[in-house]
Amino acid sequence: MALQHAIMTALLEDAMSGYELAKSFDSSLGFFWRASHQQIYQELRKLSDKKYLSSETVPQAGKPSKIVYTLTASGSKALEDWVQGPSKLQDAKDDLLVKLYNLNHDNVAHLIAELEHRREFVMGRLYLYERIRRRHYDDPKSLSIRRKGVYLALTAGVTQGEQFLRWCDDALETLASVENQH
Amino acid sequence: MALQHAIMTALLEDAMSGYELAKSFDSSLGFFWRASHQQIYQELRKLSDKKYLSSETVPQAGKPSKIVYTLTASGSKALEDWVQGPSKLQDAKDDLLVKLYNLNHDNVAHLIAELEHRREFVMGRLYLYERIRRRHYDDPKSLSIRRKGVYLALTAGVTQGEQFLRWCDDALETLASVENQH
DNA sequence: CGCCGCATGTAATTAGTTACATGATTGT
DNA sequence: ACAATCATGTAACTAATTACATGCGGCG
Repeated sequence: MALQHAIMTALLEDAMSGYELAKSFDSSLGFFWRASHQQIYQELRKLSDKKYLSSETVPQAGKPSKIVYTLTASGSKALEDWVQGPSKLQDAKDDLLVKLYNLNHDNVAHLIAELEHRREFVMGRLYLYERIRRRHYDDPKSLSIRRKGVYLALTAGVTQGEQFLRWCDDALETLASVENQH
Repeated sequence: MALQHAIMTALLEDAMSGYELAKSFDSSLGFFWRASHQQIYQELRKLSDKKYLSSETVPQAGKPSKIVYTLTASGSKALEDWVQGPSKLQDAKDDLLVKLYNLNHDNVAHLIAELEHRREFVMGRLYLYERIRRRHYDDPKSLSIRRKGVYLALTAGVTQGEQFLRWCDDALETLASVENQH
């Protein structure tokens, strides 16, 4: 149900099509809520049924037409009600950390490779987000209140990523020494 | 499906009942994979059906009997296969950060309260994990290989929590100044 | 001609949440 | 008597994933 609110949140700033939403989830909001295009299209239909979104088909030159969704007044109200309501605990679900509980001589090498892979991914995302932050949120004090919120969230993501990299380097060192001992 | 592997991971060290597993998820492994008792009982049944776990009813003095589950050889094999396989991306789903995207004058106060609540929660968990780490993982170098993995995961959780607290204090300061401006 | 990016979806399945349900024992 | 902790589950529902499915336009 929260994906619906995440979608409406993304539409606060700009009206978008499902495809654009999916891409936007891969960059900005996706730091905090990942979603596949399939699920986005389904939730988009449900939100339209509830009249929280209105849609309009926009023809494009040289590209297929797209269906652009806009937040309605009642959608806006529902979103604000959700914001003012209680939050659930962040659900921690991380394969890789659970796998570390299973560390042994047979799987060290594999876990090292997986950590390195994750490190790459986090680095890439960090780079992307730092760029966004620099470009659009360079002077935090002059931002509108809403953008100050976005800035804070982005900062959370960035510092989280940086902290992961520090931990990761440490962990890789430990794992390397374990591997060398056999 | 990964909950099944998380359950088997928890049973690597000790045979446990569903109730004990649920409690253990609330403390150690739950940093990285949260689960309700209802779901645990369901997955326990599925794992038993697949013969990945064997169960034994253990009567207790002054308490109801419990059903203790033990990892079987084929369960152990399935677990190791999972560890050696590819991991999925960590799924980021955080209500609170999404809500921050909606920051405005009407909801600052509420978001401040929610952040403070989350801060309390993280502090409590941090305290708990620091204690576990100090008690059982005081000298990382002398640990068995498996416990070194657990130690690394625990460290990831702890530093992640510490990083959250730093960010949170920062964010609360920003939000307070926004609130005072009206 | 085949692949990639744009654009939209449905169907089937699995995972996870919420609500409901029971019953024993210990402490106040 | 009542609440709390221990202990185990079922049923109904919602959310999320995986697999499948289609079609246009541009580029090499």
